[in-house]
Amino acid sequence: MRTVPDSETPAADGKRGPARERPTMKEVAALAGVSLKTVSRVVNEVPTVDPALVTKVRAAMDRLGFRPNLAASNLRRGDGRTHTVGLLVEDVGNPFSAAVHRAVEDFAAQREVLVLSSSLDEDPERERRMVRALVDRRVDGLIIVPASSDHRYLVAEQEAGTAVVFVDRLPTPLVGDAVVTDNREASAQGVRHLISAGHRRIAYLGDTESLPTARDRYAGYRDAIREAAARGCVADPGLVVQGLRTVEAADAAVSELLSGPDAPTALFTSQNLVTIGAVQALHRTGSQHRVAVVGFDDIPMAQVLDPGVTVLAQQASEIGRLAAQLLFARMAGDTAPARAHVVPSRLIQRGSGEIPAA
Amino acid sequence: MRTVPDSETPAADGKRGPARERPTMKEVAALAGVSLKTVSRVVNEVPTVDPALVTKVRAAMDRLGFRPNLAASNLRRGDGRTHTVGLLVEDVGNPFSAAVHRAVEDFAAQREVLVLSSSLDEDPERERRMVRALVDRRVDGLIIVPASSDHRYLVAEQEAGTAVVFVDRLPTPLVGDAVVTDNREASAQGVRHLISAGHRRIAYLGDTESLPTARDRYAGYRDAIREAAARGCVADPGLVVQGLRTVEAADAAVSELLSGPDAPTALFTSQNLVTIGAVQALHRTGSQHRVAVVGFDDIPMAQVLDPGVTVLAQQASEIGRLAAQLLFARMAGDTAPARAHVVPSRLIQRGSGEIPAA
DNA sequence: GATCCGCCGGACAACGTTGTCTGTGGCCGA
DNA sequence: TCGGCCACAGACAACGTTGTCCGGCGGATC
Repeated sequence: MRTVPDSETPAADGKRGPARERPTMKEVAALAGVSLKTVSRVVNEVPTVDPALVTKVRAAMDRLGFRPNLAASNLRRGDGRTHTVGLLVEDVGNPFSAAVHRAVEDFAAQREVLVLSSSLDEDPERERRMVRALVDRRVDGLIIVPASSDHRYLVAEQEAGTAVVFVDRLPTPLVGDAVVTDNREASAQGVRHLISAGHRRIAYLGDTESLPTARDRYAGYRDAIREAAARGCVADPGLVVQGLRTVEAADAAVSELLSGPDAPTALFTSQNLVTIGAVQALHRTGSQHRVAVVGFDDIPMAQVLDPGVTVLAQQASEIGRLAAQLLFARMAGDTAPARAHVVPSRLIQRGSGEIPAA
Repeated sequence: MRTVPDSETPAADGKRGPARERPTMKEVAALAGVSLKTVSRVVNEVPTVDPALVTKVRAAMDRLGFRPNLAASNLRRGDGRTHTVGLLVEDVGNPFSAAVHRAVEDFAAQREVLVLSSSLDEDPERERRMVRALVDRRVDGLIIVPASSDHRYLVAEQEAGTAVVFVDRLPTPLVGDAVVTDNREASAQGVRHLISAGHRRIAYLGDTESLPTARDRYAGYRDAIREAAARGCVADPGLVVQGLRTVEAADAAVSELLSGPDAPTALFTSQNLVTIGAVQALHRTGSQHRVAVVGFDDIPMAQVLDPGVTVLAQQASEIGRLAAQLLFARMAGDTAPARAHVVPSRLIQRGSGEIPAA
């Protein structure tokens, strides 16, 4: 296809292969006129090498474009550290995952460690496949937002020396450190916020009940409602809609709730897509200044909307940072018993949650 | 050193070490009572192995939790493929990067390839450092959203067999395939859209002029204004504000423009943060239904706002997918001359860009 | 029953690198 | 001047895996 350039330098390799191979220490040694081992010493910055030789070797390395093969190095070295960790999230494209990703990356990068990431799309089978792929590459550690519901298969990996930390959901059984949001308590806090603004008919709009986090958030809602029963808060099943997974579904659910006879005066939404759908429905029906909303999860543009959207913001960066910190501690040999770490969410008041009851 | 466990499982290893080491093929072979090579054949699914032995070997692998060491395998194998590619973006946490990331990951995952990603934060030095880190890990290919302005240092890597594809910005000089947005043409299209709604005084709110993409977008703005000069479009320098990098700066700039004497009747914003700031300023001053806006880059919640925000949406997923496709073609040996591929942006009309001139 | 062929398992070397050990040269002190 | 010691280079093996080669065994055919 591409004829051999008969001009200058790499003319001799008349092979049609797309590229010559990477130079090895052997070639560097030959060019520099030293032994292979000396090159190794230069690469590893052993201080006892003759400075003149160091210069010669460095020059040879630059000329050949030599870069050490980390894999071969790890293989030979005792510790077998690849300086790479794995990160399995729901979807690297979604804001929560991306924020966690960034925080993990920052923590790792400071330690010269790179991150191999992958999306699971809530597929348990994919979780196992990706764990295998990462283990095959001998990552030093693994941060997982679980998609599966049985993590015993990871015990073997941990025993084999791969540290594992879970994020956002607890592993079952608890086979490793976990970093989670205070779903139940934060939800209760959000609902109490609405109650303190005078609301008594507060709707709950939630995700699929099969998700543990969704269950916890619903539990928090009920906690707060129950606490305020004496003050007239009603636990009306007609105010609870679950199984919402899209903006459209949430929009429709809110529209229906508001047009009904005993409409709620406030909404608590359990998740960002649901919040967006609810806000959209309120704006479309012109009731955004009349019906209060508090959402779980921050949403983009929340402060630009009118009114601003009051939310319980998960601290995704802090969650990622803490997960990385725990992971690196394990990798460094920490053998303390595994435990769950709870990162509190923050209530951000922007207006929609402070609308008083009529 | 470590005596043969005289009982069954690994109960004998009463060592306090954090973990025993990973089993190797040798240990699997010993447990299964076959040769090391036979285990290798089973792992590689060579068809000529006695089924009875396959079963025995598989059982031994499961019992020990054996997983092949891909690094060692690559080392020995001729091709030296790590089945890993590198992705360097501006920030894995921002929506554009995250969408590109996801698209690349999807393309790679179908081919059993994992993605090592890292954020560059527009730091040229960091770009070089991360490229080195990825090369040291012998990634098969590299997708880069450039932060530096001289990419000749990558030629050596390409010659050494690492495929490279650039995204969002052209490398200088053009040392590899690139996938870019049609910044200039799309901007012109957006401004023409405003002109066709009757606007003649159209402001340009842009990012730092040092960014090539920002320059192209500004050029597109000027193209469209110049075309319409006969129709009375003014190229007023007072309508151009550049160097905006944050929501706050854009908000302030818009507020000032609108309060001036010859205020624009429409805004063209060159980037999502700027668009958000502009929208925020319009809403705060109550002019969102009077002043038209077209923004480059989609913004979240654009359809929830009133009016919806008209934008030129970059097709980040398509850009990522195409970049991955080109990369894998190069990795498979494609030696066609490098060229730039332009992915068109889409004009999404949501209301703010269709407000007629007063 | 003998020969040949084919099929499958095992020994060996090598991928690129580094730890260990040995060997050599130079320098300093007595 | 000589001995000893230290500083540094080089040979060798090994990390975990796989390609190559060879040898042995079983079955089939005459």
